[in-house]
Amino acid sequence: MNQKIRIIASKNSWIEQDAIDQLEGISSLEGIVKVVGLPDLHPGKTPVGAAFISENIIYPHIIGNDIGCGMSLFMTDIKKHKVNISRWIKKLETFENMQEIDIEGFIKEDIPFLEKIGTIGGGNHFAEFQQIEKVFDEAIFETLGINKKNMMILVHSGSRGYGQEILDEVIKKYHAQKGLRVGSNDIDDYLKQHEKAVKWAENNRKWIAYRLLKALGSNTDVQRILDSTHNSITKKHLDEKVYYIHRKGAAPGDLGPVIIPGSRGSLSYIVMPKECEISAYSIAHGAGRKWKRGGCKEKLENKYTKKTIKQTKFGANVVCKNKNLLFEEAPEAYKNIERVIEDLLDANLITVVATLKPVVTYKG
DNA sequence: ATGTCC
Repeated sequence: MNQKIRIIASKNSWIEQDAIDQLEGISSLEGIVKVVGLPDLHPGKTPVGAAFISENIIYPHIIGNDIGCGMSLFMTDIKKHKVNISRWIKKLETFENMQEIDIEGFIKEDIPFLEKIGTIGGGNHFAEFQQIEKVFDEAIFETLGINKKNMMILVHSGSRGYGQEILDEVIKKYHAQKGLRVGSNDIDDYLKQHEKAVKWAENNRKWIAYRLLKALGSNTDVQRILDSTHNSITKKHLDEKVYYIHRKGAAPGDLGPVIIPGSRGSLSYIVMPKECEISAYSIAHGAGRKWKRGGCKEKLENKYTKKTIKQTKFGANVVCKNKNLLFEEAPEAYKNIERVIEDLLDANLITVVATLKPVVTYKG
């Protein structure tokens, strides 16, 4: 493996050779100076669970269509002991479409893909009601402003069709697979669009939480506790030079606390990253897929009934109308989040602040 | 990942 590449994972973490080959491919692109595979690394169109540092050039295709995808953790004002879970599940199951939930007082001018605002999307995107399970670092936890008695909502979503449109355009216009060079109009144009998609996605995560709460007939005032983007390109100034960090399924390691979820059958971890060069200033964004989407249903359909596939560890439930997706996103299809967290701890990249357990997972 | 592809 070439000198630019570093994979942060213990021998116990199973990493597919395909993903390593993909890292090699990207390491040979012009201007790429460092490639990091995080413990949740797995193959995709481009490798997922990875960070890439470049100089004088950026590659939009590395981060792909879902520009700005990330995680937001919100605190509701709902006390967890007051929640009637089965009533919530019924309510979430009964509306046909999230979009039938109105967004009141929403300023609708000048927003691209307005019809997609407040929608989750497919794939691994979700919104999950959670509660604090355990606090490991009281001092850092204090600074987050979380009341442990309150129900939390974790939202994982991105820029929907907007990021896709931006990627399609930049590839058509500038043949962007060859990269966009610093000093050209191309790069400025793309980064401006990219920034808008990052903001759109961040904003959208709040509207998803709003819609869910409104669907449940609860107070829609939420407090954003955490937000991190795991698909983006950001400038980094180091030694008086400008570098670009491409994160594809990698959370920032230099912007404060981050939430790392596992599958719907596992805990989520609030961690405090330690800013460091060895990981390209990045940390894992989740558990990472273990199985390809195709074949999940065949592997699991004999193990579960229509009812039990929706039940998960910790007594939680998933609400998901898409049957294939229910299997594709099953806990078995994901790597072990505890292993990922262990690997980040072993590499001295994080401090664990707290864990959250799932209560209800809602899929778009 | 995508009102995607089969």
